[in-house]
Amino acid sequence: MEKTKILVVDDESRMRKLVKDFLVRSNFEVLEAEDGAQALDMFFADQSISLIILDVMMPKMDGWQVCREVRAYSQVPIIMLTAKTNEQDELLGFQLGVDEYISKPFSPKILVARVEAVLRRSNGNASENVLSAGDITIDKTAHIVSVGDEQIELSYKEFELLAYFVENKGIALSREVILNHVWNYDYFGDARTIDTHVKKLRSKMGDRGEYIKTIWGYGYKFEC
Amino acid sequence: MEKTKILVVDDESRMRKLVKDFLVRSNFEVLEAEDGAQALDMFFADQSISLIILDVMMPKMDGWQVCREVRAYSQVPIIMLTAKTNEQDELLGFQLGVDEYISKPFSPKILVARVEAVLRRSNGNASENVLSAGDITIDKTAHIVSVGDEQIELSYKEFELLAYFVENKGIALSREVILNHVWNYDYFGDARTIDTHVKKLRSKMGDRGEYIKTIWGYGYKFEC
DNA sequence: GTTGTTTTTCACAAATTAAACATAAATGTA
DNA sequence: TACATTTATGTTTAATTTGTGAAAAACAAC
Repeated sequence: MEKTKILVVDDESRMRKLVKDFLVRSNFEVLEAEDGAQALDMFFADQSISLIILDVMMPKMDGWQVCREVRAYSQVPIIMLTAKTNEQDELLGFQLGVDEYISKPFSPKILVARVEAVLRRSNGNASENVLSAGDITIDKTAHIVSVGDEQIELSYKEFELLAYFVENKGIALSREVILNHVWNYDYFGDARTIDTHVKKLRSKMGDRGEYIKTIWGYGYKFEC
Repeated sequence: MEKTKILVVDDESRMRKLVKDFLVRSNFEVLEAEDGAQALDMFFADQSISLIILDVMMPKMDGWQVCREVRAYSQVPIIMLTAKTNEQDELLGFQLGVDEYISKPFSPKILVARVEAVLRRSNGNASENVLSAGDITIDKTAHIVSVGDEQIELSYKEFELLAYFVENKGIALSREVILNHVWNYDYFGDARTIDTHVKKLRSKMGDRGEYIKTIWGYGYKFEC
């Protein structure tokens, strides 16, 4: 497998070298940039960069600015290197879409651990936003469901219910469990409301309505 | 099976005790920490902790910070206890990788339900819920029974009964015992109803129906 | 407010299962 | 073998659960 590419941006070459060493030892590929402008050039030139580590304090263009520019075009994970973290900075950072902070000085272990954590998170979430089962595709971000090449219109609850079914395909789900997940835990209504939604889902899904199977005396199960 | 270990972090001992009581009653093992530092120590010392429940408001190190530190190394599920959830908090929390929120005050039912939901999610539903005996396989999660390569359709009670037999293979089960386990303790019907279900099971299982053996004057036994 | 949509509830028919029953078959015992 | 007891089985009945259409309620948009 390809090594994961990380762009390290810092004006001090000593710091760049340090970070690079740690990361290379953990089997990452590292690119270096010594200022914001160069970083942006490199990032937009190389589509395969998976993570950016950004020093906050840099002459000319500081880390926040670089972050802002990157975020205008990309959701690539960003880790900020800060001298000391104060709340003000963090708030700003999270608004800009910073994924993680590391305050200097840091241990190699912390650096690598956070890098891996951020990468894990970003990989995981991306794929979790599109669910599929057979020829059914559910885009949770866009709130769109496709059956075959047809797109179908679902209401909010119907969408949530179908997404829950697909997330748990092959698993028998009792009405109670369904209620607790798709509705709120403090919902005290009738469990039969599930039946009504299942009915609508089945009819909107046409042939594929059969995928929602009844488990008599228990609940439902989604299975292609 | 080992009990699932949960770390509860809250500076108020009253709240810790409350949460612990609910969880212990639901058969979890609970560790307590009264501040963030202690929590981190305990978490990194004990690799078998399956879930962390974190109060947001704590002196010294708050819940967010604890969360951040844990997430730097681990993907363990985290549930946050909040006084009241505002959007700002949630946004921050989800960026930090919080799995679930519970706002105070909460009911025991809600607490336990969310804990179980989060654990189920994190296990990827890869739970060990498959029983087998000879070439009979019972997937309790999917509610599917296979005999050889054939899948057979069982009603709810039949399924429960067969699962009970297989869970107790080789053991002679009296009608009374069977009634108490597969039916409810408050069932006052005729014990002969078991016979009817055994009859249907045997016929649906074909050859393997013989595995359900009659113990004359007592009950039944499952044996390959 | 009014209108339109979504969600929930309700009522009843249809489907399915569980339980009861009656009788035949099997088992154990004297 | 004969008899009492227990189990197997086919059938019937009762109970439960689900599907569905329509009405009511809740919610949003205008």
